[in-house]
Amino acid sequence: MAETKIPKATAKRLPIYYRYLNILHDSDKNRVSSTELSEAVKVDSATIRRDFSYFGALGKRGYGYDVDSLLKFFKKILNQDKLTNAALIGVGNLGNALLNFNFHQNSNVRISAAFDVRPDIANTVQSGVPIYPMSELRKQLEDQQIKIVILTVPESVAQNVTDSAVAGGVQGILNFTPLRVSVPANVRVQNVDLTNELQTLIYFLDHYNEEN
Amino acid sequence: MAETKIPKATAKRLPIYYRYLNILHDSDKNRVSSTELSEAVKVDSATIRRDFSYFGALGKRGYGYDVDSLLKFFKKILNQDKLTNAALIGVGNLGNALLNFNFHQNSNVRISAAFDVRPDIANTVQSGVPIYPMSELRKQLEDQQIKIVILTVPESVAQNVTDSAVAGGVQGILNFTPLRVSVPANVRVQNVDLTNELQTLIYFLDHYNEEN
DNA sequence: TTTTTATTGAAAATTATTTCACAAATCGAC
DNA sequence: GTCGATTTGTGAAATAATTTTCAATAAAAA
Repeated sequence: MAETKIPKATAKRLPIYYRYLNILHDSDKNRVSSTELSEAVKVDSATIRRDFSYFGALGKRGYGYDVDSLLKFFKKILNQDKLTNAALIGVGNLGNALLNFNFHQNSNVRISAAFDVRPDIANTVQSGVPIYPMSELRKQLEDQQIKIVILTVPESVAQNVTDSAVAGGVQGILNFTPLRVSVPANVRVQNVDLTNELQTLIYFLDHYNEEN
Repeated sequence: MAETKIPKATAKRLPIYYRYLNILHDSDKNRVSSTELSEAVKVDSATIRRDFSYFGALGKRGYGYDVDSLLKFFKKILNQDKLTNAALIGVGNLGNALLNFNFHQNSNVRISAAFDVRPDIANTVQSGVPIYPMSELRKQLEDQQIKIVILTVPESVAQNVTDSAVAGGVQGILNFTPLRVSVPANVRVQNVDLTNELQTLIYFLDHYNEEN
């Protein structure tokens, strides 16, 4: 499992490459150089070549990369050739926006179930997604074999909900709460902390000038 | 400008520390060790000590850190002792959720103006925030001296809108669009790419096991 | 007071990531 | 076919970030 462990920094860039390759493909370009890619995705061209090289020699010297085969390759690598179902927990403010966000348009991920405590929305369908009561969380995750959840609950219940999700067999959590949840070592958490991002941006503005 | 340039990795962790210090403060704790912090924020304790030490000797050997003075220090560093106004551009799906999100609860940032093309919502007030038509973007940013914008417009107009915002004097952009926008070197962009985060999570699930 | 325990700060070592720079390969023109 | 222009892939160097280690110091216990 894994083609000799790619650096994490590289892994995080793969979706960016994948996305731009799709754009190139849609506009019928069939070759691309690392320099051209570099400008579009704002990653140094040497870094791009290095990233690609972890997967073998994907390009041709003096020519560049073939868009279609590169696209096909990354599609496979990123598991975008199969549909991945995810559950959304907490249909509030942000949760609702993410239900509508339609990850499926840009990636082969679909929110196939949502959960909320509020009795007035439980057992309804919002944006085409069935909302289950929180009490069914574990059972539904198990039954539907859902391995990924998007966590948009209030911070105060985040750890509890996480524990249930993990008990239900979840392996990955996209965590929008500010709480750094505790999970067993085999579960992966990806934090998206909006307040943090803003504060970091402000810090950089105040303390660094002119790029970098 | 800057206390001898802190590493970027450190800068990104500052808001996490700040947040937990607030929690400690609110629960009337007055000392904390790097080990305790480590468990809460899921950052290795040596990394925490190293991070803090860039700002000088903030703790006491054999004792730990004084919550209040550390909090006060970070509040200053992160500019959280003053109110920062931000503008939100694009009051769609996600934009609306962010308007309601209330950054102000967790940080001293307030969305003080929003912009949208749709004539039916221009010149209304949503969640206490005035919505201006897109045509006024540059002027309002200038008049209100807004330095930070949150970009939640469709990808197709992202570069255009960015250019106007930059023309209006913006220095930092929290970019929720998947487009890597081009900006002059003195403008900082912080990308929040939800599709990316999901794809990265899936990649890690498939290709790495047991943490790391 | 003395001893033990806890805990920081910092140097050094390690690991990770990026960047440079160039030989080798390929293409396209003539 | 040969030449010149491109562009990859990759060692080596540079830079960045994390982790180990431990002396120094503070507080608590004896």
